[in-house]
Amino acid sequence: MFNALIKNLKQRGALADADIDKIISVLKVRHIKKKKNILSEGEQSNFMFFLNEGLCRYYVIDEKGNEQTIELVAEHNWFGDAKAFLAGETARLNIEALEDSHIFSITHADLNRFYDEIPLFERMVRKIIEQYFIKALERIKKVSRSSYSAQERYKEFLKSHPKLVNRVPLVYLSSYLGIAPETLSRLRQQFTKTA
Amino acid sequence: MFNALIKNLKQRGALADADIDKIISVLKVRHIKKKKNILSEGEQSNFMFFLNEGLCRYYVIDEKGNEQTIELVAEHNWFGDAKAFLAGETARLNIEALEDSHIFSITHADLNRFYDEIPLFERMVRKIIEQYFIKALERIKKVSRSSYSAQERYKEFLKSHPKLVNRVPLVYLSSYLGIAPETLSRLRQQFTKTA
DNA sequence: AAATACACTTGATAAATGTCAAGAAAAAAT
DNA sequence: ATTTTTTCTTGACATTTATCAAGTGTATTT
Repeated sequence: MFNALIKNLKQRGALADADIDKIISVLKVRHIKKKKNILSEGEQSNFMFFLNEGLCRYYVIDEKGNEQTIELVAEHNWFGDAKAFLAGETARLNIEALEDSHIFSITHADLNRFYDEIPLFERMVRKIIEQYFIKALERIKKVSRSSYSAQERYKEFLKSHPKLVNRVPLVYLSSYLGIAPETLSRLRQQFTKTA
Repeated sequence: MFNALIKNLKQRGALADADIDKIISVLKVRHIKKKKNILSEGEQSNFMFFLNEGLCRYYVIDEKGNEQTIELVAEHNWFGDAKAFLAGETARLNIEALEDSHIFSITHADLNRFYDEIPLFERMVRKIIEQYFIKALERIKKVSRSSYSAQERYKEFLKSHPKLVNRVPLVYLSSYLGIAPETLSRLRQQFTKTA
């Protein structure tokens, strides 16, 4: 059940097996049905999640009442409302399963306890955060080029997430790319013609 | 000379004065003239910087040869090409001083040494990275709403960076916001009329 | 299998913003 | 102080993309 996570942890740092067992023992397991929220705005959110299986999206609801998809997360990634988690605030975003999903969660309290008890764990987490930070910076690099056309943004997504393109429903992908669903539909048509 | 940085470090964690001295003793000080690059694409970049005084921007050059401003950094912030720094790669972005600037730099080697020698320092850096990560996520939240109009993006910037609006030249600000300089100019005109 | 709901496509039109070009204002250099 | 350079503004026009509306196709439910 925890194979993917264990592999993930072992790749990232030289934790003792006993420490890994310790960490895994505190995890809560949840199954989320497609279209259900894993986390909703306003909820207390003192945990981070590991997506063992499935696919999900982050979204916020803007002033006009529209859902804006701001992030897509595929299996074997950590996710959650990092800001709410770290600041002890309630969630400012919603996380919805786009496929039936299988997740593990760890609380803030447990995480802090492990920082004290397992120094190598704190180092590992620091490195994990560094990597996620870099990912975020890369995303900014791309999105901030919003002078880029809709086509260029879609192409870029195709290149960097080839496997997600067909898993993420068009409405959410268009929202993620910041374009109208109709526009994305037309772009796709163009592409299949050319290719 | 290091007052701002010392204050910054003390706010972030309970480091011993001796440790702070140790950290400061390895810093290199540089003065950068306005319009000069602090870091250029392709350069080795095994240091991070603390901006003691001044203002700078990150930019990349796209396929069309246009500069795209992707980040703005004001004084008393850490900055650098985090990806290149952490992965030991050469820089993929340029950092230019928009005002005469005054910076300190720390090498990757020194940082890693301090992680081992000063456990509280590693914890502090973890927290700093967490904060910068959250900042990056908030930026994504905003920019990914690029379905938002140019006006809305400018308003948002006004609200979140009121002090920068008049320090950053229009061309760079427009590039940062992902809109044409002419469009930004017209937006400003509208705003001054209304207000 | 039929009915219903949901997701995507297509067309017509409008609105927003980019592009090009020229001129005004401000800043920097002499 | 004058000249030169740089930055910003303004106008006209083209292009992209959003919006609205209707229809088609695909899943899901009964």
